Amino acid sequence: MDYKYLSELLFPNVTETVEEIEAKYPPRNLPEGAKVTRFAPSPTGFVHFGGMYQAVVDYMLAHQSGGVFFLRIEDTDGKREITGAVEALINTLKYYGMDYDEGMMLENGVLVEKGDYGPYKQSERAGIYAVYAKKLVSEGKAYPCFTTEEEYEALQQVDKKAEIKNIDWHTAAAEKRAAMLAGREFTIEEVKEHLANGDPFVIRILADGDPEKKTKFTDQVKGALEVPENDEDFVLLKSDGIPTYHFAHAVDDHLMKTTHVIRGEDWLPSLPKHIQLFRYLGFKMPKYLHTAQILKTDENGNKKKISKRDMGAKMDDYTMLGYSTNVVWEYLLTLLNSNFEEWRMQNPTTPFREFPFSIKKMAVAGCLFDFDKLNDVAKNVVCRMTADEVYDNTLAWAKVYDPDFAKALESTPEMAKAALSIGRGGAKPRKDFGRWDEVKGYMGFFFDDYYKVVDEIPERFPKEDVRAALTKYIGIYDESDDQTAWFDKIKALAGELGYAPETKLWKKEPDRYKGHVGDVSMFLRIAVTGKASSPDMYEVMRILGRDKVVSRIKAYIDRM
RNA sequence: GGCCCGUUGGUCAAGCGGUUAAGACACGGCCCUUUCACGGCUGUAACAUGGGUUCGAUUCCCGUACGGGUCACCA
Repeated sequence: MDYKYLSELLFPNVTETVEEIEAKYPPRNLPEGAKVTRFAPSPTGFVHFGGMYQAVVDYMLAHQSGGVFFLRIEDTDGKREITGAVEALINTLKYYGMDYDEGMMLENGVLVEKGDYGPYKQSERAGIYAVYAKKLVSEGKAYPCFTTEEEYEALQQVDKKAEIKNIDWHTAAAEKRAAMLAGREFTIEEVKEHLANGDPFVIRILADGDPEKKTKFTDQVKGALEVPENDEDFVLLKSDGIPTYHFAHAVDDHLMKTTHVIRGEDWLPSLPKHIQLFRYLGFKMPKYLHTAQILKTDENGNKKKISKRDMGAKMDDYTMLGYSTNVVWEYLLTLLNSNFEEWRMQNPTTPFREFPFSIKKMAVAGCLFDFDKLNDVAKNVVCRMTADEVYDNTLAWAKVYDPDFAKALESTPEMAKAALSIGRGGAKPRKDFGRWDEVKGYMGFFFDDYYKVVDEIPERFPKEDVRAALTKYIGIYDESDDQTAWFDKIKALAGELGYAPETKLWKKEPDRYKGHVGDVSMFLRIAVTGKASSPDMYEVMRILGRDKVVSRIKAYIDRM
């Protein structure tokens, strides 16, 4: 068959040559060892946690090698197009500080492209793919297929979700394969006729592999792999002229000079297709990092790929839940590089972006998403923030998710910040919360609107003792006391009431006392904060100020 | 079902032929402590399984089991 003629029939409007296109994408001028990576999501309307996981690798690898990290939008599926999805995606990346050097960006709310290797949106690259498809057809490596999607589907009526369908799988696969092979047989005349009728067609690769034969492949994270050769005439160009992922991947990453492809290991099964494509096209393959999957436990106790319905699947979930973007980054880093936690302990204040990321330390096996661990990371990250940072973040979160609390925070910012400063900044900072939604529970009592007596003084303490302690305290409270003087007064007060001024004394002779200074402190704590636990009372009272302290105590006494 | 990948405590995970098999999270106990939050100490708990190779296997090879992924004109 005259393949050259066939390619002209199929692509009469394609006049550009591969050489002309290649000339537009010269080698990148980068230092030795620089890595070129890309985040290539399909615009589904949100960024998936697994996507962010990979983006972190893209980011670290490119930036730490003096390379380039670019964003390419893989919008080749018209059916799944969602308006505004690209903008949403870019905004999420921006929010997370996932900075990239090239690709689709947003400037004043308008989509723009930056970089010399674009377009960075696959739907705008149709003309480029056509040139390469035409070349493959002209070389007899690809061919048109006029069998419709529906006809193939009819051959493969298999419920993939069902458990045991082995017979169906065999017969369906066999029938489909036979039909596909039959599709390879055609004459120029038939093609002409279809074309004259305006019949839609796809371009399929003419697979030459033998699946019984394995080829060796080295993945950067998985190591040595054995993959079968590809014998499937998969689709290169869909009937609308838009490429499938496989074809776009080969053409784009070749032209854009990607050196390292980071993608989920669910792509591993289609690696044979990519190997074949790169060979047919004469492209040098990039290095691949197939990352382990993040799993969750389903209701049956089985591990499953985290899906978009699961909490934590969308990056927006973390915002809603009140996690700082830094928290998510650090959690991702702990999953990604097994030595990150160790590094963090040794470098508690170094920005995570300076962590020396290593491909060698990447996990091979999938891991379960663990909210416990996330929360721990969160506490450790948040406790290192300044009070101002905590205030700003909490306020930003509350404005969206707890407007009333936001108003409270804004009403007296100095008090809020002072409250958030307690136990902060030292070598061993308090770790009371890791999420912004926890702040209200921790220090909400500072605001009169949120002050509420929720804990009770145990019945075993006589009411008259409580009343006496509180009343007398009002008389002795002096704002100018330092912490020692302040607590000495409480000790004295305790003694006066028959409570041990030192806990140790009480422990030695519990029968001699009605209680101890800690109990008296508890009376005060519950009266002033409404809760049995709080940060340091001396600090709390100082921040609240005498008037508020006294009025709360008086109100408490009145309610008794 | 075919193919591919994986399997160290409940979770994450060091280990890369000889170790008392790290550490973190979670959980229990103790200490510190006016509560809480820290911090310190400590405890429970693991190499899926059967064969090899080897003087010696958690580590290397093969099988088995289990788990996951994938099998589209979706990515």
